[in-house]
Amino acid sequence: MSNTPYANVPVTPVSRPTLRRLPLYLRFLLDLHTSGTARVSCTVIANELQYDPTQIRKDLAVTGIVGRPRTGYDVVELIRAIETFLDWNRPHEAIMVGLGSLGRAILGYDAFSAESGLQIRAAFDIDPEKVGKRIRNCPVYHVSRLAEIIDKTKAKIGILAAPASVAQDLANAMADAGIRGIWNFAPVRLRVGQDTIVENVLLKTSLAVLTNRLKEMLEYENEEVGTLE
Amino acid sequence: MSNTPYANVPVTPVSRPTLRRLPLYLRFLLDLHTSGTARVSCTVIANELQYDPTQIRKDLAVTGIVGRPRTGYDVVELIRAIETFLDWNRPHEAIMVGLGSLGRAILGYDAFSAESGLQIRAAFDIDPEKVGKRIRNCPVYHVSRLAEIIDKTKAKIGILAAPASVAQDLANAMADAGIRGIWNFAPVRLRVGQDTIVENVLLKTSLAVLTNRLKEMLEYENEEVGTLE
DNA sequence: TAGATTGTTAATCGATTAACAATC
DNA sequence: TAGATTGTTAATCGATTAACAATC
Repeated sequence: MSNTPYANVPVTPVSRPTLRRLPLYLRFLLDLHTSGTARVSCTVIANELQYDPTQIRKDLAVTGIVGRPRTGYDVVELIRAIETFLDWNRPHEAIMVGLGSLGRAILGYDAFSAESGLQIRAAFDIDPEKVGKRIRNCPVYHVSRLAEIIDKTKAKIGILAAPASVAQDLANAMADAGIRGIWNFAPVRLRVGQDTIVENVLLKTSLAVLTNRLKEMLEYENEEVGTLE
Repeated sequence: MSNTPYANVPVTPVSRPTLRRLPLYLRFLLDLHTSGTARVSCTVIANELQYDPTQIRKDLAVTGIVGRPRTGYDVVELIRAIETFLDWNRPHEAIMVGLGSLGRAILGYDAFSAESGLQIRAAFDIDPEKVGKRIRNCPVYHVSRLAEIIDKTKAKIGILAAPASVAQDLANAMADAGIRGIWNFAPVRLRVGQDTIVENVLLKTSLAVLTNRLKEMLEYENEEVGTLE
């Protein structure tokens, strides 16, 4: 039922790299708009963000925007096209599971709601110190009430910032209760059904790239110094 | 001087995808070790993490580990190999710039120091409410003292969690003061010199993937329902 | 008109997956 | 020995970059 080859809907989703670049374009375009610029070409965006102009043209094409040779794209139109494509121009009811330091930070990071429409309506934890309170103006419930509250809030997005050891169980519970998209901050690959989407934010993984590259660079420099002596 | 083709050092760095997977393997291996398992094969890791076994073999090879046909790899040896390769078995002096909600969260997220050796020695902001205090046991200085304190702490890693509008200037100041690796949480592509490494954590970018895919999925379901009527 | 820029097709590049000999 | 698994080379896949006709 879910993957018929006959559907008149794009079978191949837009590539992750493209989706990841769109918010960067959007930010630059918003800055341009603020500074009163009405039109913009791929060359200008490419120079600013250090990408290939062709790539930007292809990325923008997925939003359905049409540009004009010689003058480029209308900035306002382009902003609207990207926001619509990302579904950032309407509220997204969401819940948050796990209120460690990371969870609380996400809860307090206003930019998500302001720019992407993310509305975190409820948070969950097992710590009796937290349950029943409001943290950053968001009510905190015991995890046992997950299904009930998800149903009540009609949330479709669940943010998972619980310890790795319980992440899979919580993901199952969230999916059972009607969550369709999980924004996962736990360092675990979640196993979910076909009708649930998982997007991982792996902070340690990013740190790994930094520390390894830094090590390589510093080792290389030391070897060079050694060679020169 | 910095990129001679004659250097006996790998010219091509290990690919980002590989580096990003290594921490996931590491976490699973640590769990295995805790549960008393001595040896592991790529097949087992692949099943657990839902990757291709060949990919895991190639990824592990970059660490220099050697396995044995039929029995696989020694778990302890493999853990040590990955940690050494990522440079996670020694302390990394670091500083933190920007103490908004995101900055404070990173400061309070113990897992980085415990598992990767990240040691945040000082934090910087411009808010007089914060400067001079200690936040999460870390002294907070005014940004004007960046060079002085970086010099004193010998920090090589700088975490950038300041607003986008000032991120580039702060990155320049960090690089000038001796920071070689910038872990960037600001939604901006930083321009840095050849001897500085930037690793970006783009949270909004990740949210974009989730909201777009979710929209596509829900639209698709609605169309199907429509078709069935 | 002349020339910059779009939209699109073709070529390249890099990463993943498949195939298979070597080996414990 | 027999068979599972490693290490490595070849094939495939997907994303980026180059080339170029269409167009405002």
